[in-house]
Amino acid sequence: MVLSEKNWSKESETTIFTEWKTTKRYAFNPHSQKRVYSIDTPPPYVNTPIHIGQATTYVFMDMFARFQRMTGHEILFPLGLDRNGLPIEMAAEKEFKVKLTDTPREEFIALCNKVLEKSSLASVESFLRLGIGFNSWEKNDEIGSVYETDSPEYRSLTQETFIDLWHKGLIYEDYRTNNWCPGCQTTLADAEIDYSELPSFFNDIKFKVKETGEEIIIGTTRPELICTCEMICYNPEDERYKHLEGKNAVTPIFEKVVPIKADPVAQMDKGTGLMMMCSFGDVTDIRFFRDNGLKSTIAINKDGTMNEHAGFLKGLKVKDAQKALIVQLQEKGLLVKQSRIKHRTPICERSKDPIEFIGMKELYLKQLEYREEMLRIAEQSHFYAPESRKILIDWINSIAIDWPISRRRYYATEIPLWYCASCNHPVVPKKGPYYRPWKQKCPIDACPACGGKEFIGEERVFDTWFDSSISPLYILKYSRDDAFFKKNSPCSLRPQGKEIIRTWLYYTLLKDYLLTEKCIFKDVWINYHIVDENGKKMSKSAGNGIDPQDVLNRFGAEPFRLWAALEGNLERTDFRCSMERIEGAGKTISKLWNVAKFISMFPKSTAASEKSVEAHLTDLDKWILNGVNQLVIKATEQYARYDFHNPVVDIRHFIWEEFASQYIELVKNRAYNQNNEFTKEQQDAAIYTLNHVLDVLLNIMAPVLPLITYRIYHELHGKDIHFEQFATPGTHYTVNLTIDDLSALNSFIWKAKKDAGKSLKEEVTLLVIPELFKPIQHDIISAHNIKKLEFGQEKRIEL
RNA sequence: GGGCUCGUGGUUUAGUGGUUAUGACGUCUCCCUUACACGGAGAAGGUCGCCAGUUCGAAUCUGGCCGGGCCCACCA
Repeated sequence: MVLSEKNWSKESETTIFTEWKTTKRYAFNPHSQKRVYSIDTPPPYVNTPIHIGQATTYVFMDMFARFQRMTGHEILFPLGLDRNGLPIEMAAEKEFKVKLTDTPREEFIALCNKVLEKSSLASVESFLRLGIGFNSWEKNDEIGSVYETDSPEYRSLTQETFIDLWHKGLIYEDYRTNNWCPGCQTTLADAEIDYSELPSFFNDIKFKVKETGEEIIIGTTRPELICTCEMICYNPEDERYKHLEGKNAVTPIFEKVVPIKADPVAQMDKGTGLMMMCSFGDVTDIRFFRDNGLKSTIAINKDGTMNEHAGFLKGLKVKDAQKALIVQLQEKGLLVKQSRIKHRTPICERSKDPIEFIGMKELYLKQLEYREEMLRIAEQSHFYAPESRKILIDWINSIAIDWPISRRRYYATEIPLWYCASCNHPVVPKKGPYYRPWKQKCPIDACPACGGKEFIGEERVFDTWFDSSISPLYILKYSRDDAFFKKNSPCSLRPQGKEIIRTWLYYTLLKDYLLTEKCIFKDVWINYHIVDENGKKMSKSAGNGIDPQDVLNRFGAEPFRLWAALEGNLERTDFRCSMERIEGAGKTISKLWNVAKFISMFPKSTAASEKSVEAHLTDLDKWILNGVNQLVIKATEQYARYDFHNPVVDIRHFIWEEFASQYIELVKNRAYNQNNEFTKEQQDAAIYTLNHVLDVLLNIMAPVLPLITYRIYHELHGKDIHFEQFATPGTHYTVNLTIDDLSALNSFIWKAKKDAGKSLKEEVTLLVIPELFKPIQHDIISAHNIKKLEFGQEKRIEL
């Protein structure tokens, strides 16, 4: 049957992905006997359309899924949608011009729900149009269906994991200095902090030595924190200050007496070499204060203003307090010098506000004491690329505090805790339901500690990563279908960006290890980024973003998918996204269609089977069959390692340069056999070879180009190529011909005709070629219209 | 400051010790030859970031430097 359409176009794609969706083609079959291959997809946020980077990585995941299906696996490939957390809350604040801190909780959650309702399903539609074969496009209870991270089902599992960890004694509450974002009004984990070079002032300030009255100069960027200064340090090697050992200093303005000590924490070449130790600090300051038995003073309130410890600065915002103090110092002649510097400042990864360090009670999940285990777990997953593992290992080694998991926000999973009203004893409910303690009565009747009947519900919620880190457990039905979880754990693949290794990957490995004592992922595929044509990060502000919908509208999915495979190795480098290059990939799609259309004129059914045909295969046929075998071998090996780039580059080259330009050109006349120049057997051999090579090409390209290969294969064979077995290499023949021999010969003849100003179909009076070509002389004579052919050392042509 | 990574014709990419460096996109010339003008034939274009070393021989190994990216860090 000849292919029905003249051209393949992007419009051809629509009927195919629509059919897949309506017939639930890729639904997960829980009764399948096949081994399950599961992909823990990264849920995109629903309130913004998907980014070109997500489009690309999901295309890769789809290639992985389709390849694994063809190698005999049942595929678990669900779509998750992230609806928890700050992005939703920030969208609500922006859209309804409210502040979380000024809005009643119930009301604020209602606004978040409005944002979520309005959030278009643009991202889901993009995935559909990209040809992604998710198990399902519907939300329901079936395995592999679409899930939302704010659903009662998901949130209850999050809470359940908390309850388990609580009972294992891994969760505790502590009053500590915390990373606090004044903008988001919440505590942050170290993993949520970015750093930015912000302009600030370096102030050289006079302190006095109590015993001698000597003036010493200390440099600082945070003068407003002098009120919390508990110690002055200098480096033990620093000759300039050795005489200060054992003495005390008097802080300016606040007149507090603090000890002076030698400590390697102070670097000689930094500032004046003297350093004031204040309890504003980060993790290391906490450690320093603890090691030196110092009492830390918190001088900054949650709202970013100074408190009573700051004396006359009380009530001022940090920035204003800083200015006010500087004015005071200047008036008293205590400010020696002020210089403008760029200071690396910790900022909130989401709101970009500078982080303050303030004290409050938070819940922590123990992780410090599991660092060795986590390093071991990190070795148990296979990383693609292997180098990416180091990012995880470095992070594990750098962890300095336990994971603060509580947040003071609203649209997130509630922490399932109540506190006894009379003795404050914390009460954890039973696993199972979805709890909302801030608006719900405690399900426990009496306090186990004091028998009290009144409880106060916990108001805090979980860090988003506490939710996100259970995604593989959720999709594998952890605690919902134990037999299924046991059989299909670990999850086959975690695909994700390298920038969230320290968050999503680490927290998932940690939490799932603490819960199950196992490594949850067999493979981890880490991807780099899609950047703009100039290698710059795409961003809204720079206006250099590329919308996947634009790409789909202009070219359709297949050129984009082929581009993704051809562009490079996303495990190792960023891709520069260029419309021109995506368009270029479209040429190969057309070429494949045209090759298929040509071959479809010679249906295999009229030719004999491989066995009967084998005796009549010419060296030319054997050469191309060998070529396609090589592709099968390489694709089988490399696809399994998540490398589509190298095989697909070879396949494209093969299609254009070997199959279309050399083989088809030479064999065309034999396939037509219009003047019966060839025997029926010789013709059948050509038709068999053409069809076989096409079938194999379609098969090995099916994961990459699911739509066009599906269409061609369905028209030719009436079957779904995606449920066929992945190709296996056929017979290897011994042939002396190489691609170079053939293209050199063809070029030689074509060029001779061209140089003589003659048409390519013009006849050749005499052609002398090496003996090597003797086995395929018949095809050569016919293809080039040769009147007389001779064999000799030197190639020669007469027209 | 440390770590990782990258630096190959206009753009992009492969190659990780061996004769004239791979392919793609783009460019130029000619050609509508019955699968394809999203095509065909031909051509131009690279001192493989810089410097030194190892070697008979380096884009490929070693060291240093320069530049880009990412990550980390107790620069107060």
